[in-house]
Order: sequence, then C-alpha cells, then structure tokens
Amino acid sequence: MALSREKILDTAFSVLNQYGLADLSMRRLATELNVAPGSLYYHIRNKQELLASLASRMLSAVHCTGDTEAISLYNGTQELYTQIISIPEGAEVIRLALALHPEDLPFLCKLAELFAHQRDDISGMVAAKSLIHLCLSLIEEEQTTAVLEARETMLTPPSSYQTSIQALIHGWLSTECS
Amino acid sequence: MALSREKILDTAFSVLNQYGLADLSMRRLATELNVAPGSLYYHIRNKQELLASLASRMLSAVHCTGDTEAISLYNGTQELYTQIISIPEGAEVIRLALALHPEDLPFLCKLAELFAHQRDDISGMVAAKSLIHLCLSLIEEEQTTAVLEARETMLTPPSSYQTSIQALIHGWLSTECS
DNA sequence: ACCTGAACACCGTTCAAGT
DNA sequence: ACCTGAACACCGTTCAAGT
Repeated sequence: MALSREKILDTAFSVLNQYGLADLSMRRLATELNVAPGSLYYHIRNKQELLASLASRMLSAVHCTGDTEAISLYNGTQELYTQIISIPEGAEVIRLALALHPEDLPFLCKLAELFAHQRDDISGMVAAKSLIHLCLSLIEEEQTTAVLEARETMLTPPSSYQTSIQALIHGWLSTECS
Repeated sequence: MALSREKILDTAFSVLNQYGLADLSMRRLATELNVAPGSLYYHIRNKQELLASLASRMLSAVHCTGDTEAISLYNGTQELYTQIISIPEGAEVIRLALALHPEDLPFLCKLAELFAHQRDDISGMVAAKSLIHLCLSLIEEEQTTAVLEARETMLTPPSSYQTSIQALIHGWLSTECS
C-alpha cells in the first residue's frame, strides 16, 4: 500500500504513544513504514509540521461545554487533562503547535469566545492563552514527575490542577480585577 | 588554562546568548573551548545537568520584594520577565530545571513563601508553580512570536503579560475562591 | 507522481589509552 | 587527575536518479 500523509500521521501517533517523543524521529518513522527517510518529505514539509498536525489531532477530541461560560471553561480544562495526560510528552507537542499557529486550534478559539462572551472588557484570546498555557504546564509537570518517580500518571486531574485552574478562571472572570 | 565547570558554564551561557539553544551542543561547546568533546564529561554529568545549572544561574539574579505580599509576587514576575526575555529560549531552559529539581530554585521557594504567608488555607508551592509556569509560557510565547515575526522581543512586559499574571495572583489571593 | 540511495552536516555519550 | 582519539549509535534534510 502506498505512503500517504494520513499513514505517516497514524504511525507517528502510535510511535509517540508507545515509545515517546525521543523515539519519534523521521528515520525511525521511515523504518516503521518500511520506506526510505527521504520519502516522508514528499508528503510533509518537515518534522515541525508533522508535530503541529499531531497536536491538532490530539486537540480535536477536546470540547468545552457546560451550563455557564465559567463551567464550560472549567470542563474544557478537565477534558484537556484527561485527553492529553496519557500521551507521552503530549503537552510539549501541543505547545509547539500553539507557538506556531494558535489561530488554527479550534479549542483555543472556543476558550477565547467563552471568555469574551462573559466579559467584553478583556481580550478573550489573551485570557484563553493564559489558561491553556497553565493547563499544559501542569499536565507536563505531572507527566515528567510521574516518569521521574517511576509511577503511572494520574488519569484524572489532581486537586492541584483543579485549584490552579479555578484560581485563574476566577481571577479572569471576577469583576474586581479590571 | 585548564578546563573547569565554571568555564564550561560561562561558555555555555555565552553560546546560548549569541546563537540560541539549537547551537548549544556539547560538541559545539567543546570546539569553543578548544577541547575534545569527551573532556566535558569529566566536569559535568551530562547535557541535562548543564542546562539545569544554567537555569539556576539565570534565576539567581531574580528577586521579589515589595511592600505587601501581593506586590512582592507581582514584582517578582516583572523581574523574571526582564531578566529572561533577552536570553534566547531562556524560558525553555528554566522549565527543564523546574521539572527536574524544583526545590533547588530559591526564586520558586520565595514565591511559595509569599503565597503561604498570605493565605494558610492553600498550598503555597502549588500556587507558586502555577504562577511561574504561566510566566514562563508567556515569556516563551513572546520570544517565539518575536522570532516568527522577525522583530525584537519587548524588553518590558507587554500588557497581556501583566493582566494575565494579575488575574492569576488575584485568583489565588481572593478569598472567594476557597 | 512517487520513491530510493546516498550523501551532507551534524548529534550525545563512552572509554581505552595517554600525560 | 585530567584530557584525547576514536568509536558507537544515532539525528534532519536534500536531491540526483530511478520506476
């Protein structure tokens, strides 16, 4: 069967899941696909683009809904945690995409909308970015400390995650801080 | 003159400042020091340890003082920005050290103290980590977008940095969120 | 259009052997 | 004690040449 962008992304995702980001090299990917390293470059521009596409995939399954804006924001961060925590270095990969093309991430735009809808005197995008950055940092920390302590990651958000996120959302939505 | 840990760190810092993290390789460092690559390993365990030491150096110049706890926290984040923003990939380097040995960073412990002193019903360390993570993410974003847009970094914190940090500090210190 | 082979210019780390 | 030389096992990317 012929090589394709989709096949490359599928394999990349499986290598990331099974062996981690350190093992996700173009050459390793080519070996896994029984193909010469150069072949990959007919379908993708470079490694950075591949990782950005991988990040979009990961985030496509994360939604944020709830009865109120504040609850939707909170639920979004909870879903983000549960979706990403079990993917090795998943938070790091998403941070790459976030730096390169933030506007291409529907999840981020949804967060920005929720913030802007609740308070029109702040920039929804600035608030949304601060929130996703905080989430990713905390997820990354849980992932790396789990590796260091040679234990499994917590599949459900620890209380430190929840309180930190709540502090930030509360800080953005409370009227006194304007 | 003989090689030494100090000399290696000095050179590493200068390479990072002049050429960025991508050029800060052990081999490049060895060339710069007119020494064989293997020699470095007599003075430092590995590249990770070198980067962690570099991070400690960067943070050693950052203090947080002010009339109140809230102002000290705020001033600390401002100083963090101004000290790190002009070091290419500086935020990324510090994040490495933060993941490996957080308790070795006096700056972080100071932040934790300030939070704990103000509110004894929260974990100062959890709050401090959320704050430093947010700062580093925002600094990193400013650094990478500056590169992407081929412009200089803002030497003084942009308003988006300040409002985000203020939202988080306010969220942690306000009594309603407990 | 799609893929290979081979090259280019690199990595981090180890370790016997030298001084 | 400190350093070299050389090796080991890798990288990302390009590109003429093949089918």
